[in-house]
Amino acid sequence: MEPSGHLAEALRRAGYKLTAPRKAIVQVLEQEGKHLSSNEVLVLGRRIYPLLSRATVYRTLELLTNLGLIRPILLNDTAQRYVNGEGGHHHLVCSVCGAVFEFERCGIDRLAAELAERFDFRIRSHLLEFYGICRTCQTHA
Amino acid sequence: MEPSGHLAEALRRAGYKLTAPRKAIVQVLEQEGKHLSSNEVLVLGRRIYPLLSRATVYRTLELLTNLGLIRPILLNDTAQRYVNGEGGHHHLVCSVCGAVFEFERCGIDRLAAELAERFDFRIRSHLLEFYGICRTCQTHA
DNA sequence: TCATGTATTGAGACAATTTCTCATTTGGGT
DNA sequence: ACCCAAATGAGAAATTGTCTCAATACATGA
Repeated sequence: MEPSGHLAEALRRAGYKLTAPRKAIVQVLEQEGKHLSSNEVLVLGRRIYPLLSRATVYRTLELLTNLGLIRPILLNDTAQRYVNGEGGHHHLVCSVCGAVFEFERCGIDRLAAELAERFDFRIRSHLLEFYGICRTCQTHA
Repeated sequence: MEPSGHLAEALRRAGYKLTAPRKAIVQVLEQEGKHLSSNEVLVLGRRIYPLLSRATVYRTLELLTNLGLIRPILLNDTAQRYVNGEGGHHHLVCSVCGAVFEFERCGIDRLAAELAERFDFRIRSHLLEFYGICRTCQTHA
């Protein structure tokens, strides 16, 4: 997800204690890359710190979200998922089968700058999703 | 949400039965505009068709989603919400307080066309969200 | 190094949301 | 009007998220 230690360091710098549960959660987020649900974070985190509780996972994910380090995302699941809070995420999502295709390069930097100014908003990341029907589901219809 | 009768007509055309529960749900979606959760659809729908069951709401929302007529969206809630399946939705979301600002005009039509061709994907709608810190939360920090 | 105060945690109850099952009903073509 | 597959309601069950509170552990200063 990010250079190792990045999240832990940011937590510490923001004045939060670097506890064992938090280290485990942060390590999972940094290692496992993408689109983790809170339950996945719990399960993976318990491999590192077996006592890890569900509540702490939710608490820490909320904390990291408020700090802008991760952000929630909806991904054809009912479960909340989280991705890196910086930079962009670009998806094509099939509304029939739920398949997700990713792409790079969206060219909205100019728009971002304009909005940041207009709304006096400090932009950290963006999500651009196109919703529609994938090739496979088009032919099966 | 759309010209009246639009959703009902689309259901019928797709070969689904136009039952009383479905009529109620569809009427709610068309009247109430934006960001309805499944529970809101249930409550409002029961004003029209009191027997309406929770399961049917979920089933119908999934059906409409698969047809591309509505799409799920994440909106600082834990509940799934649904919006019109066509066109674009553009938000600035504050990661601290959850405030959502909307804006029009995103200028990504060209990108959409390019991706549709590249992935052979039939695009029906898009979501563009910027994530960051709003003016108020910047000053409170 | 150690004691201290506070932030943090775990456990589990609780609440909200979503899914599933199955007997019953109903829309719409014949 | 009849028929039957599609659709429904009711409620159980599963999943996801929230809350409380006593116990614990981090980080600071001595």
